[in-house]
Amino acid sequence: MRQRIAALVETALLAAAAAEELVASPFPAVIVGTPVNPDHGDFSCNIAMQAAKAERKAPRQVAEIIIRHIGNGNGLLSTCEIAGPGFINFFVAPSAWHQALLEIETQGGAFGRTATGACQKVQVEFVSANPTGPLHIGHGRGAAIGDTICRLLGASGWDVTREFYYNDAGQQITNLALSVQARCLGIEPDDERWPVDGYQGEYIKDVSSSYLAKETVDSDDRHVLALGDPNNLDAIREFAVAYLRREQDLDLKAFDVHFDVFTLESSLYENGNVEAVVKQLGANGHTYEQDGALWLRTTTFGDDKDRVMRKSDGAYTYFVPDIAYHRNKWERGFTRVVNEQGSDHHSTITRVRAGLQALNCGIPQGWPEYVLHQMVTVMRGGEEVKISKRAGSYVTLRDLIDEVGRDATRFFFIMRKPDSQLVFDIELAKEQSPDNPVYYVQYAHARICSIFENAGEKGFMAPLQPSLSDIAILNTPEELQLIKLLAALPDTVDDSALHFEPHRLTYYLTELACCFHSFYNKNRVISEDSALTTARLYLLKRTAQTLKNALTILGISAPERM
RNA sequence: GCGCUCUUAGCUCAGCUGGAUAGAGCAAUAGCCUUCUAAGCUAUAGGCCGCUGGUUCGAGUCCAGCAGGGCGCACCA
Repeated sequence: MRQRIAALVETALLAAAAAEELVASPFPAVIVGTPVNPDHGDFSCNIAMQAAKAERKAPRQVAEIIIRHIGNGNGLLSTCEIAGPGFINFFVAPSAWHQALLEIETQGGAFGRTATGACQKVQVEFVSANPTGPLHIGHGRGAAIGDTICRLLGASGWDVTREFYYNDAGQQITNLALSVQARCLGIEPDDERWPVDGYQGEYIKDVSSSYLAKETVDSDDRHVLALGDPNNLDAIREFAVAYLRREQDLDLKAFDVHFDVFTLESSLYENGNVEAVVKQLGANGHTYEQDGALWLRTTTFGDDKDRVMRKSDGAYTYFVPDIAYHRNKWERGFTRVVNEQGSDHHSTITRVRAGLQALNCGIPQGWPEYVLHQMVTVMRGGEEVKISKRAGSYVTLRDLIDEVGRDATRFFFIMRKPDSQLVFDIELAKEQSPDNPVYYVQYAHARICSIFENAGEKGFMAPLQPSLSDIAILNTPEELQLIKLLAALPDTVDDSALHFEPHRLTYYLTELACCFHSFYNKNRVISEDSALTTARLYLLKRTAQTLKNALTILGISAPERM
């Protein structure tokens, strides 16, 4: 609806320009807002104030011209008035709202989806955890935010590729293999033979016993048979990586998070991408040798100091394959790429972008885009939770899903802006009370389903494709408010996707649930008045559908009974 | 010390790429179940938007400085 209002303004501006009543062209961007105060209409626009100076007219005078060209907006508006210093306030006609309600039914499960992305390709990389242990709570927030951003982008018309990048060959993985080997040989972490920087978690024992038992492991991107030989470090490495990848896959599946592409850091060495990048950076004159190492002059591109590319021991630092990886993304045709990461890795942003600029291969400066999430603190009964038996030092994603459930975990992880810190209160997430926003929203859906069960027993049902006049009796303030909120879903999806901010949709859902509960308490749906009953049933049918569509975009279920 | 980020009601947080009188939930207080799920609703109260300047018709929102919290600052990833 907001977009339709904006379109009305655009058209009016062009008409006014054609009639030579307004001169400035191009006009400032048309921004349509929703006033807090209902007296200011359903929507408002500040374009007259924005354009006033260039037009050399008073804002209210500009507004008057625009309004004249809008008229009643082809029946969309009941009134349209100038207010305050030059706002244009739009009052949408009730019939237009009723029409919008009918369109929700027509669109069905697709209601809320938009064509904004125009099927353009976008790639989202998230989680990207190395296979050295189970996914922890930080990965969990990354998984929830990244996955929801994918769903939001998909819902607003983008062609999304979900990608997971990991390192299966570096020093970390060697430490992993050595740790598993040590466990195979019965060496404990307090033993002096225990490897330096070894992984001490209990899960390493599981890997070693599975390896010794010659088990087979299948992950989403690997199939490995254990040799069982504790002296074969390469075999252990292969197996350990596959084993932990499978564990991560299982955790992610339990979280309903899926990927289209897995990219291995080692593949970038094997296919020559890393060497090619090093060569190109050198050819472009951005590298130099110093202290036995090869450096990249990232300071040319805004970094606060230059970075080592190749250590004196001959190995590349991690960010070289990172640059190669991102060029690879670019070459795959992703002119839009989003990386979701923990904010503790934010220093890589400047480095990767600098490397890409140094390649001088047509990549724009701000590419790729980043979404960084802040830390998560887990609380239980007012106390911070830190220890997990399995991992030794942190709370795993699996622990959380097992205890509070997938829906609540997902909702809690995304209900705050990514760049604000999150307190995850386990007790609250498990609570079945209105304090818990997940239950509050899901309960609204279940409650409506229950009404329909009751209505069915009394012989009522929501009409299929009623006429405008059938639902025109839905004109109390509560009913209209509910309809307006339903109609706002597509705009909310677009906003959330545009800003990579899933929490906007959780706030929308809470507001919608609140609006419904309020309506429910004030009005009886099933009554003697059969025309009103069926009209209200129709409204609730659309409400349930909208709740479900929005929850689905968040990857959260809409239970029919609670 | 440098970089990024955050600071809004007692608590947890929104505030829609600068808009009209700053919102919600919890906690507090007072109410609402013989009636479609009380896992719900209604009402009251609660504010120097960290501080100081600046930009303009207009600032919680943008800019600068200051204070405080978090995260980074490796020839780790």
